[in-house]
Amino acid sequence: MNLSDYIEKHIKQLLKQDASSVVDIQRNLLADELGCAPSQINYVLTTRFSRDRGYLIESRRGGGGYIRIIRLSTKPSERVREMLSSQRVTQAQAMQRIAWLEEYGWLSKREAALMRAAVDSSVLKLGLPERDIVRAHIFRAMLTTLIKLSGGGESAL
Amino acid sequence: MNLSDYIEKHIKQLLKQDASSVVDIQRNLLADELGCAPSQINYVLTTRFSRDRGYLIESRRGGGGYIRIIRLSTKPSERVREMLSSQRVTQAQAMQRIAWLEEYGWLSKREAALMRAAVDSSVLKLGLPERDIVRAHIFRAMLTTLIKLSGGGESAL
DNA sequence: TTGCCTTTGACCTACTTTGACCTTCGCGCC
DNA sequence: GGCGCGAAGGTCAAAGTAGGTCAAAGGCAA
Repeated sequence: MNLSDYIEKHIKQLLKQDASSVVDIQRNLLADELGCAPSQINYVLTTRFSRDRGYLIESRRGGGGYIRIIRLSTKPSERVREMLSSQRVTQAQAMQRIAWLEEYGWLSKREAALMRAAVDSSVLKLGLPERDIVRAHIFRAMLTTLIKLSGGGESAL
Repeated sequence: MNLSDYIEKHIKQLLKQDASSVVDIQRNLLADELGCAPSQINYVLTTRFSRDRGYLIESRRGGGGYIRIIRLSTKPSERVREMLSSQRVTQAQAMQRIAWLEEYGWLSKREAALMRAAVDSSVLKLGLPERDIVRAHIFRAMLTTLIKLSGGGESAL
């Protein structure tokens, strides 16, 4: 077993010990403990604890910094995973997706309206293809947030 | 938790104890109590008790000097108008504004999280000053949307 | 051999903490 | 009243802490 696999196992162990499926680690400390380069932790996090594997990562720099690993109780549905992977999103696509999310009860009316506002072309005053790329980023970030917030629940987004 | 977070908590505690939402502190005394450099108090005040978060700071030097922390009461319309007029918005400003809106009950936790996601610098992968301009557009669009939706209600945002 | 995954290290960005030096104010003394 | 001193608070830059990124090098299997 290579280092990355070992680190993965270690983190999963920590997650198992925690009832809330949230674990905070200190990157340099952990790297030291496991005898690897700090950036290796990032590598493991991006390859093994990605969004579409059902994990979310948050972090903070500076004094008192940390990396927080959150395990979602359910993996996102096929449709959502598809949405998460788009590199570009047109205005029309975004509107369809928001409508879908709203229809299935993942978004309240207000939340849907907020999302529409954030990805509207008249708001994102940028040229193409930049606009569709930024829209994709915004949409993904918002969707990820929804997933995280409903992560405590059971029914899969 | 780092020192700054602790000081923030401490001050909020003091504010909670005071019905009028005003607290006077003595910088050196507090610094001594909390075991930190006096200027650290200023750091916390500027980063956590800014105007964008709904606080006002007054102070006086010399003998009998003090720092007064005032939590602004709900008089949203004016501040919201102010927010709507910004041509540029930094990440820090946006976060503070969202915190304020949430604290005063204009945003649910989910809505606040969605807004944060949409204006995050790591999401808006653009250079400056473009990033702050786009953020201002997005923020304004979302806020405008909220206002429209609560337009039917009574307590106007 | 070639391509993919892993590992490392140099350099970057963000947030915090501290200390040296500055300004303002009240007070007592002439 | 003017002066000077000590008591506060203000500012700012430097140092400290911690995580992020990226490209190059390494290793292994098809």
